[in-house]
Amino acid sequence: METSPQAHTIRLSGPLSPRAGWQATGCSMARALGVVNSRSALLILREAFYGTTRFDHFAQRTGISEPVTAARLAELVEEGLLAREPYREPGQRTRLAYRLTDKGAELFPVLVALMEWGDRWLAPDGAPVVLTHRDCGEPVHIELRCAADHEANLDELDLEAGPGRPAASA
Amino acid sequence: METSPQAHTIRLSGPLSPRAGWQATGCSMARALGVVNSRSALLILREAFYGTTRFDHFAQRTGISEPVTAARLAELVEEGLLAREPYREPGQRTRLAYRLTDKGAELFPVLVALMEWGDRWLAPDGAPVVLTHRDCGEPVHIELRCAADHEANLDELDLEAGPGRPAASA
DNA sequence: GTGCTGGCTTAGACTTTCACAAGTCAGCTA
DNA sequence: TAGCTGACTTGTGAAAGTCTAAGCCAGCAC
Repeated sequence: METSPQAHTIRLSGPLSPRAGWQATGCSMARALGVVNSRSALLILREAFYGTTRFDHFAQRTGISEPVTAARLAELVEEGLLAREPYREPGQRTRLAYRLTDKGAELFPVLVALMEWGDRWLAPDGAPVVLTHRDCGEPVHIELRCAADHEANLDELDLEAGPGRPAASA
Repeated sequence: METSPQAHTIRLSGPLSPRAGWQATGCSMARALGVVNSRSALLILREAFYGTTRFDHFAQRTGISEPVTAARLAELVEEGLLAREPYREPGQRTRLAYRLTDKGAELFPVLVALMEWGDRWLAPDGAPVVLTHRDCGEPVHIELRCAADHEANLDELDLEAGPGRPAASA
């Protein structure tokens, strides 16, 4: 019946309880996966955060083949995560750079969360690279916080209906 | 040459600068993507956080077909993200429940980060569901913080070599 | 002009991910 | 013993993601 609270789950409250009573149509996570569902897309975004802007560097540094790199860059531009920007170095012809837009840059927490999990569970020798806070030099990690600035653990969370919840999903 | 600092990138420091000088072999994010690279895996994990434990509920609530659900559940068990647990309700035969392990549960920030990004950029009517902190009722969001407890923005971050960095990657 | 280089595109093949439809199997109920 | 149900499995086929290898094109250098 799944009515008793369980470890590692969030509590469903209000119209969302019980889980059997609604469909997760329009789930934002599912939508986000529609945009960045492939390994290649996330690796290209990683490189963009590392400052890479050129086609062949993306391909080389991610280890992704050129056709896939081209297709992925085009998709990411079309979805507004990257923007093409012409530039010209002296003595060179005009070229296109790919830069993160605000929309793309805000995916950073997703990448950091994946990296952190990989560091913890898949990197027996420790993290290959670490993020630090420039001002204080301390390592950076990802956290759940509420608007009242409390750190929030998984077992302290409720899931509630939001403003965008489809009305028909009884 | 990519030597000047740019918007929406992190600063590479020490042996990691310039980017051209090293390979991202063993990247924890890439490793994590090796475990949860598919849409179906993440949707199944979402349901597990919502308290779902039974095969047919996973299939119904994620909208994933039964063959794929079966394959994905088996993979997630093999990778140690879910654990099978026999249970028996009165008058029923013994069945298997799927529950999140610690390893699986620690992927929660990844899902929340994806959800938050989807809410912001792909949900014009607002978030369909919201996470709140049970004690205070305030909405919960994901944040980057350093060990000294400062909130850290993308442009305040350095990327440094970590203990698990492969020595040969000059 | 001829060649070189960066930034792609095309062709062909293989693998993975998915859906739909149907079949299997164990054990409880009647 | 005959059916029902939950939990899968099998078969088929389409779509997506990936690779290697090769080709194309624009514009500077010569």
